[in-house]
Amino acid sequence: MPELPEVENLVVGVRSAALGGRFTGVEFFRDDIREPIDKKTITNILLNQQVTAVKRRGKYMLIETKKGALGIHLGMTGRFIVDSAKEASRTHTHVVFSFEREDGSPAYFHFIDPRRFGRVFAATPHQAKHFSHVFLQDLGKEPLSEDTDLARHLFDESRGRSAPIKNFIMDSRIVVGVGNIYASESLWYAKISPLRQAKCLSEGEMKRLAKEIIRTLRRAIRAGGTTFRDYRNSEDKPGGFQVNLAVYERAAKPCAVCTTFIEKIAQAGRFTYFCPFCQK
DNA sequence: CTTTAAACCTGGTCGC
DNA sequence: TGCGACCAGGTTTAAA
Repeated sequence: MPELPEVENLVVGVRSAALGGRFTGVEFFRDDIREPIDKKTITNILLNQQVTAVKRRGKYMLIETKKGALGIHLGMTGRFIVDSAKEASRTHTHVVFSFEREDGSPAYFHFIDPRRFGRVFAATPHQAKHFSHVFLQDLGKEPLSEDTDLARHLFDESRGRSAPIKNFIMDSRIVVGVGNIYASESLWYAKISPLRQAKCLSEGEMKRLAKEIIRTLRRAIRAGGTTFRDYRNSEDKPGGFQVNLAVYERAAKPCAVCTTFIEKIAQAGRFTYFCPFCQK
């Protein structure tokens, strides 16, 4: 699935298409995704309503009207595509939103998700404003927000935590948006071993890590996100960041800094890639 | 409380 | 070509 940069990219695309326009119809093809889709409430919130905002919180996208918000999470394989045609006739299209742009031209938003780990849900205006919906209420800090002192936050929250630092930065209750790719990437740039216990990192090391998380996410956003397999932006195009990956899916290939072979290990059921020489 | 493992689901790839 | 094993960008739940 998309991590923060991919969702940010998607949100920008959807915002430019949807802001100021209005929903003219919603068609559901199946509702048995991760959580059953509340068709009635979603239709009520969207139908004939103008879009007032398109926002991101962690890996969630919120499309707001004055009656509430449509929440979208792409899970591992989800796509949300803005199309000028209604009929995409894909096997895994679960919802199609018909739309009239601000300039009056038609558009169709397709929610597609083969594995059905994604989410499509309704939020009240209050929940959307305060990110207090049950799916959003326990989310941690936004790493790229100006209000976030990420180094301070990570250091404070990590005291007493014996979990590996890699899993710690992937914990969305601590910090949102860092998934399996960018966790490995950020740790390589910060020259910190993914195996270290979170509580053992010094303030200086955490500062370095926070800086590299922010840099890695920003670079990925600029490149349009990373596509390994499934991710597509709102125009159904893959992202361009994979050419820049330092360690992810580079097992047994040389480290760009020291030429030591990149190692691949399992941590909490996910693979981690790192340089055993550079990362201490 | 923390940490791990399994579960949810489909499809692509790799080895035989 | 076919088949089974294993893997996948996430999150939650149950279990230890």
